[in-house]
Amino acid sequence: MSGDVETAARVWQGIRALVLDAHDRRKEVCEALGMSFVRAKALRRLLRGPLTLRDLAEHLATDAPYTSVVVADLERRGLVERATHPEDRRAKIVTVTRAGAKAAALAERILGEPPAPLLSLDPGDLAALDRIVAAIHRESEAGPDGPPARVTAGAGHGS
Amino acid sequence: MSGDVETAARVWQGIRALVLDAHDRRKEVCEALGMSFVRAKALRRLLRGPLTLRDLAEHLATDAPYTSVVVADLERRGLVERATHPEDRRAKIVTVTRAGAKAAALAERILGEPPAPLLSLDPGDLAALDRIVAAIHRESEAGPDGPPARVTAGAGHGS
DNA sequence: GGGTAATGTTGTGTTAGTACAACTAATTGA
DNA sequence: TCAATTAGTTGTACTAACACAACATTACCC
Repeated sequence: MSGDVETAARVWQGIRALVLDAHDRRKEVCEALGMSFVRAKALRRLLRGPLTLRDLAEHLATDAPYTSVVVADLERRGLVERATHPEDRRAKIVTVTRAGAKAAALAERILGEPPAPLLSLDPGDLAALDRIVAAIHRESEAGPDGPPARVTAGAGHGS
Repeated sequence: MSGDVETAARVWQGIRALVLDAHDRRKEVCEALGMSFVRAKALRRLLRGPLTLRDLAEHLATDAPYTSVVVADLERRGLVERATHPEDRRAKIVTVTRAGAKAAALAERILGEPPAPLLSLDPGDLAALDRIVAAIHRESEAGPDGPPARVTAGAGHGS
């Protein structure tokens, strides 16, 4: 049903090495923003739109209490704001402030800066890579063997 | 000299998402080995061959004291052994034991398991990916604009 | 309305990850 | 041989990253 496993493994390892060993910019981000990585991650996520604390927690793969601490810290720095959810006063909606958006954008810029070898790649190869990576993500969504398995149920929190 | 920057950025982001968001297995590894991730990382590195503490520290991007702690812990678990370097009795050479190799291999297996979308990729695309990723790594080594800049010197502590 | 569940918040505690200083042991070069 | 250097070890300290329990609010269902 597809290419061989060995090749896939080699590719995967190569990709992982690229992201994790050769061009890991996480430390750089923490230094630039003056905050721990989870905080930066939260901020970056919020750049895409406000979230309730609960959803943010899920995205960060932690529990609510810790998320609360993280958000409180970000709020103290003036990077996010907490507002009561209009339809459920138990919930809070966390939004980035102007300053927060700026910080998050900086983080994105640092993390998103493609590594040199990618930039100097042969244009044809780059285009192929672009197409293939997109295809992989598409497959991810569509589900390869076990289909969708959408979590969408009540409060969808898609990738 | 190459493809356009925008495409490179998109590709990079796609790749990062793949490794960091969709298929991050680090937690899984920690649980499987019952140890923190640095320890697992050290173990995996040692699987490729013994290192002095100093070199291991450099690879882990930490200082000697912390590396010493990590190695001590691994030794306590019977996963590595410390032996005096035959040509420099100040130095210690750290080697994985049989059990350590087994644990490291397990970690490799977990981390190396290619994600489903890669496995079900079109064979042609997979082959192309294989070739391109290899090319990127080759470029990394050869250096794109600024060449090697080998750290090899005396006490360099690259990265 | 009252019990139950969900959302946050606070507080408490643990582990990991690091840095730094101080110390020992071995090496090297003058 | 003695001073300076280098590898590793130990101990101290601090921050980050969580987990968990306890609590206050608010919502929801009978």
